[in-house]
Amino acid sequence: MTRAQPYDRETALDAALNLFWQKGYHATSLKDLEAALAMKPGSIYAAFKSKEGLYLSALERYFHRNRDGLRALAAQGGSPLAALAGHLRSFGRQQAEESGHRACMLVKTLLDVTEQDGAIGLRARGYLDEMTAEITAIFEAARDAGELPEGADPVRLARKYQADMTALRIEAHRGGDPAALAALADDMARDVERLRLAESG
Amino acid sequence: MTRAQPYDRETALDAALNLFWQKGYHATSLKDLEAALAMKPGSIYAAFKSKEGLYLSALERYFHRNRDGLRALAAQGGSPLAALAGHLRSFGRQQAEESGHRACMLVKTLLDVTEQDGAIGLRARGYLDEMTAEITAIFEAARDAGELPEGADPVRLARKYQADMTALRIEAHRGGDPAALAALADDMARDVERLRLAESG
DNA sequence: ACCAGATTTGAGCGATCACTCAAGGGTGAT
DNA sequence: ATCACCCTTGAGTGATCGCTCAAATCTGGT
Repeated sequence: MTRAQPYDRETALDAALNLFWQKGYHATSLKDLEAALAMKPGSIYAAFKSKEGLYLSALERYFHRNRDGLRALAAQGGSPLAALAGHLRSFGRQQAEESGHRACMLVKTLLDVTEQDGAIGLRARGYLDEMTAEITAIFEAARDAGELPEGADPVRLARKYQADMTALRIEAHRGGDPAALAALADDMARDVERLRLAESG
Repeated sequence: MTRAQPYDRETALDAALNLFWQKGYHATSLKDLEAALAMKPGSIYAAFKSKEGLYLSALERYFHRNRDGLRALAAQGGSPLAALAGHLRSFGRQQAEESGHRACMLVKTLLDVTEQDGAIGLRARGYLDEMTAEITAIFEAARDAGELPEGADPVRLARKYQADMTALRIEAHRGGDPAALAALADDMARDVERLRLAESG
């Protein structure tokens, strides 16, 4: 057998993700990463190939975490629309906790990298598209459950929902009054709930 | 009199703004700026003090441009709500033109810089707050014109509007189907128009 | 024609960047 | 105990970073 690795890949990736999330790709230096991962440059390059490779691996981890969270939301049974609205509200409320007021890592990545050069921007766009698809699936479930009016377009609704979530997280990043953030989340959640109300009109 | 300056300050600032907007603060090097501004490092530092100073000057220019645009929107007479809704729709439509699909520079700046260190992040937050105030003023005009229901809160409405605009511009940056972007803008514009409809209900 | 003074110039500063690789060291098989 | 193997180590690579400053250049006043 090979020698056991003195570092834990998942722990290292989490540390890298946190650092990249805070400082962005360009502003994070290898020195920073060496300290955060407790790894020497040689080890980092052996494990992740390059700074870009490390970023991509961290981003993948972030994406899977978020996608799984969304799937859990969809799988919890009950009304899909209520689940989506509740997700917005709970995000709006959780701002007071920890250091968590940070924008979506995928959006941050999208804005951070140049045009569509490099693999990072393309990957972020791809993940965002996958997230759109996940949300679309939930709206389709809502439609199948009879929660949506006749002409509703799940893809269009998903894009609106994703836009709201993006804006909410940016507002959280911006800081400011927690009550105002909760109010914003409530406004957005109401938009989702109104879809069901419109059904009976 | 002093010698005429071979470079034009506004032209240089526009060039710097474009470059920073495309590449972000950290990814833009002095070499890039020298080429874009057609200025040597010494001149740049004489005129703008530092890379950070240049960024702040360019950001100020961006802010003033956007704020003035918003004020022109408010001053064009007619229904404030209709003006706000139209502004969203026209932004959603203009995506096909030029290389313009870029996120809001203030938001990009906010996500690009670390925590609240440095003057840049603070300045971006300040400008965003000023934009919120401008939008609030328009909603107050709408209220005074009798376009809003009794209990409507102009500040809260402004935050929602700003969040929508932010999300719309990020969606434009993301690229994708122009029709989908227009549809998203239309959804958001409808939210604004619904405020007036609610008045009669 | 000439000077005083402001501005531009661009080579080059130390620091830091992402990254490499020969040497060192711990592990499991024998 | 010894070896082969692979991983880790960290000083060091050339390139580029943001930035400086003495010298060159141009201007308007006389």
